[in-house]
Amino acid sequence: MSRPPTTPPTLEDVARVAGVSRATVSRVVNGTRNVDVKIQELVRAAIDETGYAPNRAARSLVTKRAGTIALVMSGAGDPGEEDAFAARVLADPFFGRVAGGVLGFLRPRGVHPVLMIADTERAREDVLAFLRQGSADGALLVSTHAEDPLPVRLVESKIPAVLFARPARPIPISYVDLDHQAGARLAADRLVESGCTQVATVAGPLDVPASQDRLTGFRDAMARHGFPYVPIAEGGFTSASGEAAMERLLAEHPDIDGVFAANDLMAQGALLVLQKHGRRVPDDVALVGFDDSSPALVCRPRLTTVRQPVEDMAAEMARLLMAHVEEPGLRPKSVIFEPTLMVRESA
Amino acid sequence: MSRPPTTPPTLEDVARVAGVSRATVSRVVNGTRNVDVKIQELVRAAIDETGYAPNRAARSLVTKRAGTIALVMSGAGDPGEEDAFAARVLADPFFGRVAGGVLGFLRPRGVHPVLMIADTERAREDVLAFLRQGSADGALLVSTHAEDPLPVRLVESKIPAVLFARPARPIPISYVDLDHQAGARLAADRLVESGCTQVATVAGPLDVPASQDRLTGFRDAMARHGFPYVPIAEGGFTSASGEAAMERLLAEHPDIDGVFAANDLMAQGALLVLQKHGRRVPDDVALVGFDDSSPALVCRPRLTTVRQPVEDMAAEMARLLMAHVEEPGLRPKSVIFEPTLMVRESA
DNA sequence: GCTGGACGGGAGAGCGCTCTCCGACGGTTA
DNA sequence: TAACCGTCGGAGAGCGCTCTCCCGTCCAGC
Repeated sequence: MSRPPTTPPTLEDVARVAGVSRATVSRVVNGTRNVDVKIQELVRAAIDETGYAPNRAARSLVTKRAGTIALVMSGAGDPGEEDAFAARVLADPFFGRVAGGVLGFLRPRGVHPVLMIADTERAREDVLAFLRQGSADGALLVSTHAEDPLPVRLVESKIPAVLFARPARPIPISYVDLDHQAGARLAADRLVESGCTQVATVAGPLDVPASQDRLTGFRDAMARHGFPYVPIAEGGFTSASGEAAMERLLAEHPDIDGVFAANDLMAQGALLVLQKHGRRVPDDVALVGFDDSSPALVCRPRLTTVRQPVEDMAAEMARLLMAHVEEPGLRPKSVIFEPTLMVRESA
Repeated sequence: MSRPPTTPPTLEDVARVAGVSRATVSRVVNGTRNVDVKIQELVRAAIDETGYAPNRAARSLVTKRAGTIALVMSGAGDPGEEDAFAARVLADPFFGRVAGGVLGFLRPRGVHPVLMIADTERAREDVLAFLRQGSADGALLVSTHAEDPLPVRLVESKIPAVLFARPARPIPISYVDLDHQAGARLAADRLVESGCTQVATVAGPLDVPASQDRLTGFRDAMARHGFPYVPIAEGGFTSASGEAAMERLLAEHPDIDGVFAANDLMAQGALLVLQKHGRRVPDDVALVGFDDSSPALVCRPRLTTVRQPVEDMAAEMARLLMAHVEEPGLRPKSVIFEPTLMVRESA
């Protein structure tokens, strides 16, 4: 209107149209201090007329807040296969649930997540640089590997960060996690209740604390039920690895009548193999998964599984991070969620 | 070192340490113009010493480039269920593939995607504001619904944007798409080759152009093969909707011996129903899916399906967007990808 | 009538960077 | 030797915003 739209309108433009100073427009926009109602209306009209939107870079420059956070999926890519890690991790329904939970919390607050993958040293440097540059106010970190160096580096750089899952080594950083042992116990109880006496487990990668906890919890619970020996086969949290693990288990222990898989994807793979070998689930073999993700519902029979409230956990992660961003001195805090058993047809 | 780390080092700090001017440091950092090699070394040493990282907000303010783009998943949420849309769309493996493809292109270029969901009018406003603010240089838009108002609004606001899939109404905007009709033809050919004579299809939501094209292409091809009538049941691209559609099809046409499902998720649902009704796949009924996403491999039998090179398409989307960002006057361009048939066990 | 304080608006500095312009310097040409 | 030119560093403006001061106005209180 007042000027050709070669360049977007600025505070200055709005101020000129409204006949007030830049400062006043800023006060109206940000709702700080009292501004006369008449002038407020004047300013708002000018904003509408000009189509003004505050420039974020300029604002960030002075407030030192980006209004964005980094959502980092971290892990080791198979060397040589650059994008394979990204593809794998993004395709996992788990990622979608995390993103959904994070977004649910962040959106109403006008904070936006930047998606980053840290699968190589180079990529980790990028993430760190991004945060140090102030492009994001903090990081939400989901690591798939135990020996991820990123958490330590973030702490060293004093960058606000929250992890999904307890770090392998204790470091002063906030995280949310699940009581994995309690979850595994739920699975064990269910299997024993169903009358299983020859129970095995498909474990997750044993360098991941969560996998260790699920295994420990499961073994302990089974031992308490009078089954001190539980055969295990290690998988990699993928459907294919679950198949392979189940094949091994079946070859060595053909009399198995109950299986606990450390996640649903592996349970799905195990189910396929059991059915291929003519075992009826749950009649011949009872099967319990972990996570309660979409595959659990798509399987036939549908999976009895330990529910991990991923969305809630992700939202809590975001909440913690924003608290750290707002109050830099805040000490690390961890929040542990309780799993529940979702009973369906497989056990 | 030279100052307590209360505030991150700036260009000024580096310049002081190196004993040169701010401009020179900037030139070294950005590699513009010639700078004496000795001075370059001096500056680099100073950068290392101070741990300097350029402040992105300040840079953006002057260059008018954010170095980020918005990755927008757009569609209509079921009213009342705020986060349901986000959860659904993010859980779809399709989203992961898009994100992976986009990231693959963007990462080497130092551009970061901001994840946004546009499921309500409010959310669309946020996306628009975000882009107008200059927080992102452009948008990559994946719409799940045909009547999405966002593309038009983006064009009106002259914001660089690229769509995944052709818009319902022709508007001057770049997009990538698949030759859906050709893909459906591939499926029809396969079904007929397999000896099917009673073929039905589980279509996608018919307000989506891609669904329409797949249906049209399939019908045309079947007609050419001498089967002018093809029963259809409409689904919603989810596994559950595929189940329901298959049930309907089976009730009305119990003699079906071939099914084309417009995506793998629905094919997965259809497979479940077929098996429940005692139909062997592929012996009694041949089944072809569409997408070649992870469910296709997890099914037993594994799905014969039309492969959509989503990752490549997403990368191309990113490439197009960056071109538009770099050259604002560029006219809209569309890139159409060719599907291929992945033959597995289901047909 | 004068003072003090609450209120509301303006002026202006400065956030950290890029980039244009200018000037110094050394080497070539007439 | 003077005029010219190319190379390279510095000075300084200014991107669009926030926020601290400061100042004018109005009214309660003595």
